[in-house]
Amino acid sequence: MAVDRKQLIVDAATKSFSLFGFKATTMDQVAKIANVGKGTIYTFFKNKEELFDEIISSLIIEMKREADEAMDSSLSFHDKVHHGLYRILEFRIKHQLTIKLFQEEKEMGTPAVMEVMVKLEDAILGYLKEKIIIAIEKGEIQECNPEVTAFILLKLYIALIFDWEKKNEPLAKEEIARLLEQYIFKGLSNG
Amino acid sequence: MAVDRKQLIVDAATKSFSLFGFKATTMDQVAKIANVGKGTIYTFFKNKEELFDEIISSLIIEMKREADEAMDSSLSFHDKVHHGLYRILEFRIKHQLTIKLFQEEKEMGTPAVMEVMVKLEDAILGYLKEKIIIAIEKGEIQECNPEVTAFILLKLYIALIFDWEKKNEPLAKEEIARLLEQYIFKGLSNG
DNA sequence: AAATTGACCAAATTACTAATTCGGTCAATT
DNA sequence: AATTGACCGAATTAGTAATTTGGTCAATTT
Repeated sequence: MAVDRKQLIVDAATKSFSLFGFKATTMDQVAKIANVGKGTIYTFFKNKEELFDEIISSLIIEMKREADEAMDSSLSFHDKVHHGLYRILEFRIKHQLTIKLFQEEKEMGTPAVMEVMVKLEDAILGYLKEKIIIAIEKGEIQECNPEVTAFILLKLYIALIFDWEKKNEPLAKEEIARLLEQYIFKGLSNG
Repeated sequence: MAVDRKQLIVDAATKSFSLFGFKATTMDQVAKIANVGKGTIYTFFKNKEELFDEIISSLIIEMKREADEAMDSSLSFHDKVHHGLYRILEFRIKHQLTIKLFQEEKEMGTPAVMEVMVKLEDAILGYLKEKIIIAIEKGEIQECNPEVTAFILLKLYIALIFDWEKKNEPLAKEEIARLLEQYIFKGLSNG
């Protein structure tokens, strides 16, 4: 069987985007790494952005699979959320591509990258929202707006994992779980 | 009594920073608006950044006064936090200077502006932390890390007021109060 | 006939340089 | 003693030439 040229291209582009970011990756370079002519890329993808988009879509699918894997169904809702979200954000830290894109978004504001990061966030929010709706139906948590709740949970997590580190010692995973439980799932109030 | 030259300079600089931002404000312009010679500015301030810093310090003091004013001592802790934080963030939206600086930080990343924004955030966090420590002492809320708690409250507020609006209908003030109560002060969990 | 290619093109980006502007100083002036 | 604005080197910007880039397509290969 002949080589899968499309896959070669996707692999090459993923590698290059991870190393140099979206803007600094040229189609000539992708073609060279993939060992195909540049024209071949355009038989599979309309343009550079569409190639980028396909890679990000795969990334989103992979992230969901990771999160599902972390959400043991025997866990309580708040442990499920904790493990799932933590896994997703860990995924974002560990993978070259997401690190590079995160940096490119902040430092250069490349439009295509910003678009894609919004898409990524929306995917996470949608995923969370689903889980919250199920938890409400099951009576695991009280009635609430699933959209806002997903938003709050994600923002809180990002704040605790990424923003807190900018000025303080990083919080351990268990520490974050404790905080989440104390604040969101139990509440601060006395009486 | 002769005119207060220092005050003229501060007023002129505030006006110019508010209209054009830090980077686009020139010392010649400040001098002109203030009706003083440029050299006079340097008899009161070591350089452009120090002038900027003095203005921001005043702004922080004013913000604290606003927050104190909003925190009626008859209110419950969570109403106090809500009114105080809301007032501070409203202050940030309403005042030209803070709008302009917020924008300059995001769009140009001017170093002096970024520094000052950190200082501003730290001031708010410190203020909140104090209030939290008092509330713990009074038994109004349960034991918690005041530093982390202040951080979480502020991040949540910013998320609900600024970030939520980027993709959704703005939340009304009462809605935010309700969310804060539901999530932080009461907790989501059943049983 | 279908798939693949790389020379080619207009448009965008970058590298280079000249011209201007800016923060800060200080001798002259008030 | 306080104030000023002409002046300076450093930094920014404007203007441009040179290069690079995404994308096309006629020629080539399978």
